[in-house]
Amino acid sequence: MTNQTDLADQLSEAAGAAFAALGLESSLGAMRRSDRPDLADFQCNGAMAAAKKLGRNPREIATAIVDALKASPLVASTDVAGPGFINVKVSAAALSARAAKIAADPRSGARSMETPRRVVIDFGGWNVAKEMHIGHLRSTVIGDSLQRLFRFMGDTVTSDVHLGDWGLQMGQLINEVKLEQPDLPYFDAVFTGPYPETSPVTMDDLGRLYPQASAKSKTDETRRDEDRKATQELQAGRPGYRALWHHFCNVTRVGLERECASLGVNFDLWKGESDAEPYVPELVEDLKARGIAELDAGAWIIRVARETDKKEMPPIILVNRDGAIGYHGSDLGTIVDRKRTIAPELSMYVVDQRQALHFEQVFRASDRAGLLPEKALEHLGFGTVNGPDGKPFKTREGGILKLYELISQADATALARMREAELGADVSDDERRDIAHKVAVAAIKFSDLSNVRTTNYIFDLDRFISFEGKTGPYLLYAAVRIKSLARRAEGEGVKPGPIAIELDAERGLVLQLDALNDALRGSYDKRMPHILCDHAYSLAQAFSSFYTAAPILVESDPAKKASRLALAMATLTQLELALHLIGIDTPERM
RNA sequence: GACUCCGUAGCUCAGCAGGAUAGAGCAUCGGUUUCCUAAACCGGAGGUCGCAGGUUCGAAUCCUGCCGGGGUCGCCA
Repeated sequence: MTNQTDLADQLSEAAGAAFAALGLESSLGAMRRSDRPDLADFQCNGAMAAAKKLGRNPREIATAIVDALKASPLVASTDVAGPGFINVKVSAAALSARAAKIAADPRSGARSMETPRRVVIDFGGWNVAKEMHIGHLRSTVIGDSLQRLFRFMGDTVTSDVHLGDWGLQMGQLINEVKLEQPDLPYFDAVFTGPYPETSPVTMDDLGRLYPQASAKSKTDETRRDEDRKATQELQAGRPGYRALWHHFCNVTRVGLERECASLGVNFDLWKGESDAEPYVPELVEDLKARGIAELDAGAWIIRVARETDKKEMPPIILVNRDGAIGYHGSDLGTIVDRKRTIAPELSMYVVDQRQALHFEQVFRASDRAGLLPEKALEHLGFGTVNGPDGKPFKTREGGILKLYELISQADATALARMREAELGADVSDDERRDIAHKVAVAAIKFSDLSNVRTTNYIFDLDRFISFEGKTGPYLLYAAVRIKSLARRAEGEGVKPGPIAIELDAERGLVLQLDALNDALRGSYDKRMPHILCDHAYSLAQAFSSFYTAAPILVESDPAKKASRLALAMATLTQLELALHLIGIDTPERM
């Protein structure tokens, strides 16, 4: 695979050579997309940086660079502006050449990383017995986008759903079921099996029992002690509890798989906290032996505070005073598991920002214990989804909006919109439903992902499933129009040809196509899908302008027709690529 | 209390490894369809970037303080 250079790279090289010729660092020649598109395509601010260092006049240096750049075939015009900005307009020839390369490349001109890494993405956040709701959307959608992006950039990614299936909530549930159905064999300590194959509880039961159990555990100390005991017994292997726990997990997983299928999200591993269990006893013994784990108030802890800390850094609880493994311990066990089975160079945890402290503790402990180094572990926190009042989102009835309810509302809105526009009259019911679902998922994913990952955001259902403006459906619409165009072109026997850039709208489109690498790198380096969302949106906008300004099939000049068709097809490839990387599927029509 | 994130147009948000006139979308006002999907396009109006200092030739962006909001702070996850 050859990595292409984009226009910014090419210009930076030319400007860098000019700086070097003056005896200055070539890195000063870095060119970037202009902040003033009315004045230039690209700009370089290096002359001002150089002038500051050398105590020279920035305009003087800039003028020398500009004189050198004028000779470059890449450059149509260049000048010095203001205090020493170097502005460049790219030549039509350079744009045409770049467009041809992008058009011919299945990766749409995207580079990949030179040294691929083994990467783990942990989606931790879903819990057994909890149905997916609006709050679970973020880790799913962000994590999925990142796994697609990292794979595309060349890394070897292993994604793990990493269910919360091993903590106190399991003991709470076991006791709650026991209260309702005390005669079940799972609670009989002398029962020798076999246990029933069908679950005594449904997902709806779990959804009802879990909040009840949790509330009791919070207020009633006796009950809480019982829950802890049950948790410890479960973890120690009490057969009845294990059997019942398996039912909880299976029942929950069916529901989660349904939502994942609906959203088009896949995982390599459906592991959970419980899968760390086999690694924990050995780890605990080892840490005790090495003095890293210390006994404190009946619990085994690992101190992770440092002298340089500005804030309090509590120790992690490896084993609590009941002998049970909590969240910290199972996360460390999971790190051991991954180190042995995957040996990741980078592990990313896509989990609510509120758990930042927890991950800092675990990462430090991992480092101290000599498991994976702290710098190879990253917590990618995300903000909470709030309602218009700034508090965690609730439905109008005050309840929590379940994910499948959100999806079906969006599906219905999309179907209604199609009917309104009298679209899809010629397609089957099944296809119409499929299209509506794709539009709905695009709306949901795009509105979530286009927010900056780390900040909280306000969830407004109407805006979330609105199909106008900066939304997923806008992007789909642009792609679908190109697909429709392609079908017509094929019917008329029109073929793409050499690309020649003439109109402003064509220039704008090619410059936008060329910006893909910046967006990919930004999104990848910062682990921020919204950068890619912005690129996809800008691309769709640039295409829409082009599509309005430059007639294609009705154009009489066959060369122009072929050139514009080629440009449109190159746009489709890149748009679908960008959409794919944010987890959005494009329908053939809508 | 400590630490942390946030405060940008009427609303929802970008921009923040300093740079030229602070950008989108929605809402609002006006225009575009005998022609490739109007879920579209073109244009107008709308902001002392929370406040006050500081660093700099230059600050929404960096530093300090203050005000306002969210979050976290050992046996829940």
